[in-house]
Amino acid sequence: MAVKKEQDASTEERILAAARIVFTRKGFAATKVRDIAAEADINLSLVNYYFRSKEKLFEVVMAEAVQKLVFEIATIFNDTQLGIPEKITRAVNYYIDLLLENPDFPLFLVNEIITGDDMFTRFAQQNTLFQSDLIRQLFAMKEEGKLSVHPVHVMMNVIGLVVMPFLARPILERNALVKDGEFVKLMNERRTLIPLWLKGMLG
Amino acid sequence: MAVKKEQDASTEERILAAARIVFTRKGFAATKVRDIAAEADINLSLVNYYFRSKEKLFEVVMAEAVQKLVFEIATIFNDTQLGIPEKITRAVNYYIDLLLENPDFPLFLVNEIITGDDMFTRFAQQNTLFQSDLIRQLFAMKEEGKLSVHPVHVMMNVIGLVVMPFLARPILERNALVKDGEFVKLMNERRTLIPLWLKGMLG
DNA sequence: GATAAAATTGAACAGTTGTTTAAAAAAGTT
DNA sequence: AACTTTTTTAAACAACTGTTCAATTTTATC
Repeated sequence: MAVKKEQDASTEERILAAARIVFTRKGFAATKVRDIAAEADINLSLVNYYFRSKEKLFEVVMAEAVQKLVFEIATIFNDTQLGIPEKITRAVNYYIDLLLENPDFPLFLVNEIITGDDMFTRFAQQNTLFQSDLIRQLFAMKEEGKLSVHPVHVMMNVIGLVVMPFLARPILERNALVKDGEFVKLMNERRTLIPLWLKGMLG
Repeated sequence: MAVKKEQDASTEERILAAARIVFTRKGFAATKVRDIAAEADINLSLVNYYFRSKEKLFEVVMAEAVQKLVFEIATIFNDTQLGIPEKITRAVNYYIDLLLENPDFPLFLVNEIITGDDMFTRFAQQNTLFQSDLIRQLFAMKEEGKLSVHPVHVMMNVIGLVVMPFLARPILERNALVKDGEFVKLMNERRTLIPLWLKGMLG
C-alpha cells in the first residue's frame, strides 16, 4: 500500500508558488490561508492536506528564501582560495543578480525578523556568513594593522550597500527619483561601484 | 456642553505608549488590540474609545515614526547654507542618535512597506528628502563633472550605511559577532566613518 | 473492471479578533 | 446635593481564520 507521493506534483507546486507570492507580498501574519488557496486556485482544504499547517507551509517558503540568500554566499565567503576583494566582488554580483530576480526578498526577510516568531533565526542559525573565512581574513588584516576599522563595519557596508536600494526602491520610484527601468541600470552600475567603494574603505 | 478632551491624558497616553511598543515589535497585522490593552493595563474597550479603531491608532503611531524619521532630516537636506559634506555629516549623526534611541524603527517601517496598505506611503509622500536641496546640489555636481556617479547612488549609500546595521543588529548579536554594548560603540564610530567613506565616493 | 489509495470538495467547527453596547463608576458642573 | 458628562467595565456580537471531517471524485493497482 501507500504509493509514495510525487504523483501529481502540480497541485502541491501550485500551492507553494502561490504561498511564495502571498507570503512575500504580505508577510506571515497578514496572509490568510484562503488568500493562498485563491491565488493557487485550489480548494482551501488542500493547503492543509499537502502542507500540514499555515506555519509549516511558511517554513518551507522561508527556508527556500534563506537558502537562496545565504548558502551561495556562504560558499563564496568560505572559499579559502579567494582574496577579500574577489570574495566581495563575487558576493555583490550574486546578490544583485538574486535581488533583481526577487526584488521582494529583503522586505520579506526583514519583515519576518520582527513579525515572525524567530522563524528567520532558526534558519539563519546555520548562517556561516558571520563565521566565514572572509571574517577570518578581515580580522587577520586588522591585526596586521592593514585594516583600520572593525571587520564588522566592512560586513555591514557590503550588505547595506547591496541590499538597501531594494528596500528603498518603492520610495525611490514613488518619488520619481528613479524612472522605470532605470533602477536595474543603477543596480548594474553598483556591481562595479560597490567593490570599488569598499576597496577605498579597506585602504 | 462637551468639556473638551485633555482632562485625563494618562489613559490615552498609556494606550499610545503601549501601541508604540507592540506595533513596533510585532507589526500591524500580528498585533492584537488585546495585546495593546494588556500592555497598557487598561480595559479592552478603551482602545476603541480613545482611538476609533486599531487602524486609526496605528496611523498615529506610524505618523509619529515617519515624522521623527523624515522631518528633521528634510530640514537638514534643505538647508541651502550647508554644503554636501556638512549635510551628510549632520544627517548621519541625527540618524544614529535617533536609531540608537529607537532601534526598532527601521524594522518597523520596512515591515509596513510590505504588510501595510501603503500606510507608510501616505506619510512618506510629504517626503522632501528626495526633492531636497541636497539632491539639487548633487545633480549640479554631477553636471559639472565633479561627481562621476548618479546622485541616487549617493543617497542610497548614506541611508544604507546608516540604517542597515540596525536591521542587521539581531543577526549580528545572535551570531556573537558583536558583543553586548559593542554595537553602540560601533555606531558611534560610524558617525565619523560614514562621512569619511562618502567623501571617498564623491571624489 | 473491481478494489484500494489518493486527491478533492463543501461544510462545519472552535478559537480568535475588532468592535459595539448597555450599564456602572467617576469626575465635573450648577 | 442634584444632575450632567465623561470614563470605565464586562459582556457579547459578528465576522474572520486555521483546521478538521466526512463524503465524493479521481487515480492507481491488480
